[in-house]
Amino acid sequence: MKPESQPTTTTPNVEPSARELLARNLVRLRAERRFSQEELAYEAGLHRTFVAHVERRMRNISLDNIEKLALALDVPIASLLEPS
Amino acid sequence: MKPESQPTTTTPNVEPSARELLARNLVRLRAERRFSQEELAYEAGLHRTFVAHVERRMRNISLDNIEKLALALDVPIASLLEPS
DNA sequence: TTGTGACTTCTAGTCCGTT
DNA sequence: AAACGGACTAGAAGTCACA
Repeated sequence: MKPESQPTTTTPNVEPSARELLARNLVRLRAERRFSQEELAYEAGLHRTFVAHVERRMRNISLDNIEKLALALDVPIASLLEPS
Repeated sequence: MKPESQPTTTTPNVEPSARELLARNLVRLRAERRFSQEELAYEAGLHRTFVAHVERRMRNISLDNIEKLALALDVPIASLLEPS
């Protein structure tokens, strides 16, 4: 059948981009907590549209603001950048 | 009872600040690889003085540049923000 | 409720140095 | 090799109107 070329046996190590990782974790964790973007933004002390931009990978967020999001979601900072 | 007199000074502290974590990991990994600040900066495509500032927690680095440093040091992005 | 483009303000990041 | 400073430019922060 051969559906498509698979990433064969040993190729784990191409990590998605940092923005991608952050975006996915943000969306996932926010959903788990049943927060709207607005609620998360409020908890983090950020603007709603800024969070939306980050979740869409349109913005290059800084470390201080990543930290605010981690605190708002009550997770370690590093976990926001781990592959899910 | 007198619990103990802790240095109540600063950090709200479940975890060191994000800048602190990044700085420590940067210094440690750079030392392990025997890189100078200039060499690391060059590998990451950043400026020497900027890396120095980040290692001293004086600058709020952006995610894209954290990613560049992770690539230069050949570690996962998240590992730069993990407690050592 | 969320996505997006555009805009202004302010700082991240560079580049020239000296200590 | 690293800390530190000044002056500059690129780009993140923050906000808005509207889809």
